[in-house]
Amino acid sequence: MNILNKLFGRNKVVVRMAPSPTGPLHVGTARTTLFNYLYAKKMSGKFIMRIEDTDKERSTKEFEQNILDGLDWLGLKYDEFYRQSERTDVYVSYVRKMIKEGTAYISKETPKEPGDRAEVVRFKNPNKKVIFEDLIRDKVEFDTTELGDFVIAKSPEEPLYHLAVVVDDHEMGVTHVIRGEDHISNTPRQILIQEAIGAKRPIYAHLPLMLDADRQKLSKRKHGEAVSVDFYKKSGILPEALLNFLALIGWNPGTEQEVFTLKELCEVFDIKKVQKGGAVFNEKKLEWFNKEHIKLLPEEEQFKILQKSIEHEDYFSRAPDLDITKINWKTVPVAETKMHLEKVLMIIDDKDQIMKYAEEAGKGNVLWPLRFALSGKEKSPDPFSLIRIIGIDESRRRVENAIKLL
RNA sequence: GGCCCUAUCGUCUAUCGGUUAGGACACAAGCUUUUCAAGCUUGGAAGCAGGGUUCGACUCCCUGUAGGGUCACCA
Repeated sequence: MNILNKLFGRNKVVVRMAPSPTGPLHVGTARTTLFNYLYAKKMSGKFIMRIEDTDKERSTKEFEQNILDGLDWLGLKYDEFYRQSERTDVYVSYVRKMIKEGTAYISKETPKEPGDRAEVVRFKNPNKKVIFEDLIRDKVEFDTTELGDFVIAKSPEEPLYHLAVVVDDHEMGVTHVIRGEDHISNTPRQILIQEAIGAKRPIYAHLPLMLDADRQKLSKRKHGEAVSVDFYKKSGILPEALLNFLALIGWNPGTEQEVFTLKELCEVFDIKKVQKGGAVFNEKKLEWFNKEHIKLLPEEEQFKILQKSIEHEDYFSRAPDLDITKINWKTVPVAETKMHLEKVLMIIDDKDQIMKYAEEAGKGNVLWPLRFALSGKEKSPDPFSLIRIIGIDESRRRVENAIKLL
């Protein structure tokens, strides 16, 4: 029975992500997309991308592209793609049908704001209790009476969010709606519309929200750039690190493993383990995930990242943190350190020779002052990476300078 | 304010009635003759409050409190 259903695709999980292109890709949108993606992969289901651009005033092609590019950068691939602005005919037919059947009606209005219509399409609210099962929160109950006859279309040709969502989810065979908790109060409305058009109710899962340090919803208004995926991309965060971080905020596998690749996440993901309460977005932890993921990269890739980050923060233009003469070499006299640097200066363009010399003279005695002479920092990348990044000439100049100071 | 959701270290979390309440990030201290923005060791740090239920509650129930979300002719 179950196998038959699977064979005919009737039991197949279908999820969807429905971003609205009214701004650049938000980290919250990225996280919701990730959870949908993980659930689809885990269940061998289908993942639909649907651009919700019914609001012509606020939606732009640029934002749509930004969202799609960001998701592509993260490696979150979808199986099907739709754009609501291209599906108006479908919605119109449903609105007409609803009006005809009496589940919706054209209502005369007194416009309250500029742009308001004198006539809109309202849903005929049956005023009942709606109880739905949520994968994350169990039973949720609403009395829809207080919703009134809400507006579902500005006119039969201009559908609004709730109508479009329900029609699309129905027509596209969406089985699971995984979205942010901010949509939880939209759910009863949408269930009412489903019942009016005879659509099957999908299974809901409302994800906890990501909060800022003040425990407020992460908003663009308050945090600007820092809520966009682009911001982290520009800051040198690896896509896999962002994904890993986003997955582990509000969810965990129940084991003590924290570092995961996307592929690994797909395997261990369990929506039942998603947290109920909102969680604070912790940049420090993101940076830690980034470090962990950098370690997983081939050496050459790691070097490129190092190089980029050093150039990015203008590392060498800042004053040295420490004076080389202030280093306490404990057992190594200054004169000896000076001698090591002078020796290294002659072979500075030959890593193997420096290594050979360092091994003879004691790695720490040679490499530590060399690294310090090059960076001027108490903590820095290793000397060979530094030489590669700043070049032989600049390295020579820095070592000469250090010798002079000693 | 109405409705809805939530409640373990500063933060992310484990625990599914019996634990010295575990881990990670961050922080502090220490170690390291050392390719150190690293690593290692150690440390401080938590069950919102009050009632039940129970031999026994962080865990189940109720109330309170706190926080959040949402209340468009946006999505």
